[in-house]
Amino acid sequence: MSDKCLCKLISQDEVDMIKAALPDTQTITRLAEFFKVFGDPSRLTILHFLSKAELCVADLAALANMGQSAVSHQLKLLRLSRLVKFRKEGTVVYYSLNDAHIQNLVDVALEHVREES
Amino acid sequence: MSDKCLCKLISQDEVDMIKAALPDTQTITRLAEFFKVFGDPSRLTILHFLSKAELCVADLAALANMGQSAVSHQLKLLRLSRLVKFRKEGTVVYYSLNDAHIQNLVDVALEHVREES
DNA sequence: TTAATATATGAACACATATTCATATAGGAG
DNA sequence: CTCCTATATGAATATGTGTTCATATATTAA
Repeated sequence: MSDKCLCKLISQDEVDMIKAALPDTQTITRLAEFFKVFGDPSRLTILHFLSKAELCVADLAALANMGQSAVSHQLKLLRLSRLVKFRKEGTVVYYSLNDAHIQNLVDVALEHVREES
Repeated sequence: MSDKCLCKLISQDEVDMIKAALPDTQTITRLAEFFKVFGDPSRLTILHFLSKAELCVADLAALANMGQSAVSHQLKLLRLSRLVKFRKEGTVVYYSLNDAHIQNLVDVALEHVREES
């Protein structure tokens, strides 16, 4: 919190404007939560598969080389984030992407990552 | 890894295609790392301020209400992620966004978060 | 009813991570 | 040179997180 620095290149007015432009705490928190969901390889893999087809938990586990429990835990998180929806048929639960436009975000980031070296 | 499920709605050919479309492990890992950087409120706040002006560490700390050390640690991470660049002037180090198009990604996500409830 | 299967879930564990504290480094002023 | 300031950094700590294990729940079949 050392604000002894007097090296501000910008005026107090500009400081005020910059501060004012900062989204409120809740919005920033939710934005961080949103990004955090995509910040895990397992979830990205699951989301990739679901972007291609509606899949049940066991098939997702097989495709992603993950344990059933791990997949189930991650699907719960993705459900809470409203990124996936599901449909029950007997004991089988089929998951799919809730919002196709999520794929765009991943694609944009993928391109960004790929163009870096 | 229980793949006893016989409930596949899709053919083996489709399974193979879906598997083939999955980016390689390294790419997925880097994609996850990329998102992870944005998955923290402090870093999002820093990135926001830097999207508005070139700022030194002390000013960033003051604006973001963070300790100097915490800001410095996060800036190191942002540097390693190549999201920010810096310029030294005496003992003062000025940071700025390395790539203005990063802002677009944040804006897209911001809109997504805001339109949800 | 019992048995089998698909999924969900809580606890435990290992690991990652964000902050703080203390200190190191480096540059400018005197 | 010494002192002061700006920043960086390592260690310690607290908290968060992903997986595994065991088990619960639920649906279907026999």
